[in-house]
Amino acid sequence: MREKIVLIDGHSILNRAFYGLPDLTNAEGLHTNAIYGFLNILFKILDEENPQYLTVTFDVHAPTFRHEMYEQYKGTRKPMAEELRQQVPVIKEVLQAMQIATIEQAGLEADDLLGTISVDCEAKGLDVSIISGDRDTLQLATEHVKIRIPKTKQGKTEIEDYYASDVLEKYGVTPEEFIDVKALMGDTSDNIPGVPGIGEKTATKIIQEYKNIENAHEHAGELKPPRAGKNLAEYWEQAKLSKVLATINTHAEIAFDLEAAKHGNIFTKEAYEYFQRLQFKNLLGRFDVEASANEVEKYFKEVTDKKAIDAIFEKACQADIVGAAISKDAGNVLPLFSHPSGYGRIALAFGKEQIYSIPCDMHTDMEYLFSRLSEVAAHAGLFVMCDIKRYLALLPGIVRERCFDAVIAAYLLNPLKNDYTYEDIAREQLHLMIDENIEESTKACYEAYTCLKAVEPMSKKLKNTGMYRLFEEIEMPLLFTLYDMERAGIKVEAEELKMYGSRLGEQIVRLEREIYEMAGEEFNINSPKQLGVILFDKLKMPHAKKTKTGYSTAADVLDKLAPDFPIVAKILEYRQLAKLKSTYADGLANFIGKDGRIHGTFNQTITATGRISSTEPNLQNIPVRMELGRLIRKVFVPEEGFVFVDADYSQIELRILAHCSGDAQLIQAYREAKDIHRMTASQVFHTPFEKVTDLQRRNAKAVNFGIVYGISSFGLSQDLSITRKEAAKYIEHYFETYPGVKVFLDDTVNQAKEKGYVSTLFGRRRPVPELKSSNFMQRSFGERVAMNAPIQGTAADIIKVAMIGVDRELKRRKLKSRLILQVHDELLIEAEKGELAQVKEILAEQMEKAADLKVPLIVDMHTGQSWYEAK
DNA sequence: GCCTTCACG
DNA sequence: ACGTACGTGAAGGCG
Repeated sequence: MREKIVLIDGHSILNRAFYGLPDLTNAEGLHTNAIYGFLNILFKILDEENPQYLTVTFDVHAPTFRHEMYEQYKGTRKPMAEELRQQVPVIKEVLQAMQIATIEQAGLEADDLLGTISVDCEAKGLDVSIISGDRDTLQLATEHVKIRIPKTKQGKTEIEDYYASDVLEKYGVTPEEFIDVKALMGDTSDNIPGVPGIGEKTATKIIQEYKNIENAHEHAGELKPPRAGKNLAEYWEQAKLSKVLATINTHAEIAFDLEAAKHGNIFTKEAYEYFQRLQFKNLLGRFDVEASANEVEKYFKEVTDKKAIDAIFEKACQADIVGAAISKDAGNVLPLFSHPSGYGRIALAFGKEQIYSIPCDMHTDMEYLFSRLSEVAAHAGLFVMCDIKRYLALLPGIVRERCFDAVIAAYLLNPLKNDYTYEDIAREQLHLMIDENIEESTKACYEAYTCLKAVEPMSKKLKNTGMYRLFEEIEMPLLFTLYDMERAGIKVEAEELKMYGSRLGEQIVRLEREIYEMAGEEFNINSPKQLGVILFDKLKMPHAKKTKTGYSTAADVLDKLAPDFPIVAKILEYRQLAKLKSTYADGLANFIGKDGRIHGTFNQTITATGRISSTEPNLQNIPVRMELGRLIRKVFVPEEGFVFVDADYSQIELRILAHCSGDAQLIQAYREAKDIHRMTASQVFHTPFEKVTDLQRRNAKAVNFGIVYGISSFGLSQDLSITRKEAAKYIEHYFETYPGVKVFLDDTVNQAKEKGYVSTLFGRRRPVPELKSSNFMQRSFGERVAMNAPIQGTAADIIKVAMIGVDRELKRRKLKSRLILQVHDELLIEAEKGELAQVKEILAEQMEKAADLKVPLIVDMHTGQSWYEAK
């Protein structure tokens, strides 16, 4: 059995991984996609090959001989993207930690290293596998040297293998001849000029016949097509240069030590720590977890004895901190004992050696476990869980002053993540890796233990980042308010909703027929692809925009076509109705509960800015702008004897901008209760306040919005259908009018670039890793985010404070009225009719005093017998 | 599962 | 030159 060496072309594989994978970033803001992709390929290769030797080659960033020759001749290479560059030293460290040999030598390209080592090792009787993304290396293939080229296809890595015979089969030439083919055809990515007018096809034919360029040159007169021969003669010097450039040096002077390349244990403790830091969760599974077998597991106990269980609860009640978890699986419990909630087990941890998992069974039903756990929550010094809101109905003993939600804390520490699992929290806060393949009982123990132990590091981090008060005084209390809102729900007239839906249905059928008639055929109007074919191919309409996949048929494109093509107007109408029916009429009907109310979910750990989001259904995007859609709000009604009070902040984001920027003009305008859009129009368009036209005011309003979004002339020009130049002029005039705003926005972006994050007035942070990007688009996005997040986030903070205040005051006065919805700058209260005056007073007071700004916070309020009326 | 579109602030 | 407004969630189409 021959021994084997695997040689990896480090830069080439990194490069491939970098461009083949979406951008990934770890908690430190370090880009990791290239490293991740590299390691995936590495592991795949090692699994397949199981080699005795392994070496990774790297280029050194000094100019190399072969390229120096060319760069004198023509230009230089593109610089490496910053996101990739920063990953190069890291992968080298990671490889070192994995005890994998690397080699780099000034003056030599990776290809030359690969070639030289490959020839050397083959001579020593080894099999060689070269892993590279670069087809150049195909010239190195022999009977014992295999070139392996990884390809990313639909997320999966497939590897193409080439021995010498495979090169011949696929390219029609031997590996050696492959050099000459390349010399003729050239390679722009490798800066090989080649011969003009000769591409892959011609080059291959010529070399198949004449074997090398020298011979072909001698027979230049006979080449086909004649033009190729003529060019080869004319560009002979360039062809010779290209051959030199294309030839990999297989006899370079290098210090390669085969013994040092011996492949040993790569799963070292150091490597493990790197993988943790880089947050490569699924790669961590490859490490022998038994070895590091989280010592804590030996204290996990599953308890079923009733007396023992009771003793545990007693002790937990006395503890300073208790971590708890509730899980679905109850092990072998009979269905007879299962709980309507679906839960079958609890776990609790209150000391290093007190970690218990308790399933329900015939002696101990779930009801009992919940009630005892609830007692623990009521008595323990601090009760810690993940996603407390989810369990509040089961654990009424939880007290808001003495509980800690680890998920909410994790969200504040990094609001950019998609989810906040206890596994992530354990890894990030406790450096504890949890195997995915463990029993439910063990899992529950881990979760409870994580909750117990993560409190300290998380509290410390929240304090260090200035977010502890935000956590304790806003986010934690808010969870209880959101829970009450969800439980209250909102009453919906099911019959009315159904009728609204069928009316839409009739109209949709009518429009469908008309559209098919006008198009001359039937097609799926809901398919942008089919619609694009009809409009732009069949009916030859001018196509203004394209998406990645084809023509854009978005509303703003169709709007421009509608005046000229009647069918487009019909399609827009169809779209509007189809949306109303599917998402709202039919969609909402599915969520009406047995009590005639919709109980949606308010999510507290989703948005990057601190806003709340609403799902199942989304009650924050019920139509309002168009009358037809707005009618849906008539089915949202208060209960008998109640009335809706809807209160919304007037221009809260612009007021926050006024406060934060300290701009004198803007502040004065708000203090004097001026019409801000009219005033902006007057200044930006140099028109007396009284003479501002409606159009001017509309445009000024768009500018004001744009400022909050992180203004760009392009964005504004799109919104207003004006040229970029005009938009730029508006912006310039805006900044002349409100110079404080300009200074504020510039400062905010600069500080964000320095610190890597922006903050709200209440201390909430949003990291902005995009600002470090070398990509113009990404960086610009980062700048807009830096301008927008403090404003949107502060508004989110303020209304959260108001919600807590309103909720607290309603309860303190023991009113029947209750808060039921939040729509970012708006609160909806279902008010008992006799309490109306009090409710209005509470709303106004709590909302207005939620923050003390340099400008007043103004609240508009309406009442009505439906959401339609109250808005 | 991703893309496109569209509803809201 | 790059090709965008900020923040969300749901539905339908398509591979």
